Amino acid sequence: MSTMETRQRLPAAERRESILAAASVVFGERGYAGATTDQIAVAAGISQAYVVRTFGSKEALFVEVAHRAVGRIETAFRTAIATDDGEPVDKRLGQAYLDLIADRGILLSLLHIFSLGNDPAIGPIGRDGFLAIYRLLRDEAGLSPEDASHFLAEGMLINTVLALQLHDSDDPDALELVTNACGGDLSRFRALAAG
Amino acid sequence: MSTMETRQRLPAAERRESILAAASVVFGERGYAGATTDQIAVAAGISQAYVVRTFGSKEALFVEVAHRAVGRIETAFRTAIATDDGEPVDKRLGQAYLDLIADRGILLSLLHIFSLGNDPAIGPIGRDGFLAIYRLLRDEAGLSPEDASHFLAEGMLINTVLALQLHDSDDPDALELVTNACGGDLSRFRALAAG
DNA sequence: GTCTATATTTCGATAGAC
DNA sequence: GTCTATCGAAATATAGAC
Repeated sequence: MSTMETRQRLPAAERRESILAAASVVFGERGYAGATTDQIAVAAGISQAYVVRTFGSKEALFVEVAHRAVGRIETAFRTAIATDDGEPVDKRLGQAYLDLIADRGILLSLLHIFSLGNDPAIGPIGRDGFLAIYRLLRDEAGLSPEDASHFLAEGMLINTVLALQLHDSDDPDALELVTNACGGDLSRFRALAAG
Repeated sequence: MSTMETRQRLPAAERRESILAAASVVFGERGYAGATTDQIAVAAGISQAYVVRTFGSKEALFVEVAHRAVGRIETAFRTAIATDDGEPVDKRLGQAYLDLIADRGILLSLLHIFSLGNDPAIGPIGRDGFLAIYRLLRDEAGLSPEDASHFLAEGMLINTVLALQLHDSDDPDALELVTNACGGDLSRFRALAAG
């Protein structure tokens, strides 16, 4: 008998999705260069060779992950704009953003994209994506340039304190800072950090 | 005759500094995992083996670079607080920050540190450094927790747009965003991007 | 203080079977 | 659709000469 359980045979589209999900987590934790295709393969429950074969190269896989992450923000914001529950737009947008980056893979992948602005393959994705989101805030949500900029600034601080895992610190100053940055309800992030 | 020019023999302390300066640039451009000790060696004008020998390991070198980057912010802020020229503190602090991260190596090294919060060696440096800066703003500069948080948020947006090199874009929306994020004088950043 | 040479490890990618 | 096996290319670190 084989010591390895029988693998599940999936349609190509589904397999792609499962690899992308695993890759988002691993790229997030380690960064683009620091992550290995083998770590992604283990996380996805398949062989290293199959990861590479499915996307052609590690870089192509990261590019896809990056596009997805940016796309998810755009989708979340458009939904928040369309769903008028009486709250002001910026409140709704902020809530939508917090909900989205409670997914640590997305949060960290975004940070890595931002810090690779010089990379010929990844830089343009970050620039185009960030600008698209800025325009969305200004033109679709109707924020003034100043308010859009202010909203983005708050978002970048949220990214930083969560990436640093300050929401997991027992330092009272850390709690004060994270509360001011993210608003009162931190439970969703604490819960995630435990897992 | 040798094709290689005679290397300059430097005191250990000076050589350390020159390696740290080169490492800040290379780590910034490529990230911790993406940078190689050989690239740093070339930038510093010495051999790869000597880089490793001087700091013991690539990780130890990055840890040193990270500590320096955080330390430079603290020093710049303390100087700005002490140097009262009639401008309000937050104005002086903002100006000091812009002056500092016109050094792209520092800027990008900081971003990489933030995005490696999970790393056992680098995570604590980022957390401790960020908290130290928060306390400095609140306790030494006298900002309220809300103002300190707001100041940090603006800083994180500045980091992002500069890392993405949006200050180098010819898109009018990019210009609008960068101007709102960084204030009017963008010339210092444009000049750097050309070099 | 600094180099050359190299041992060792690791990783991305390819080939080919099933 | 997925795996095993393996090649070849870096990259870190060490050894030892000068």
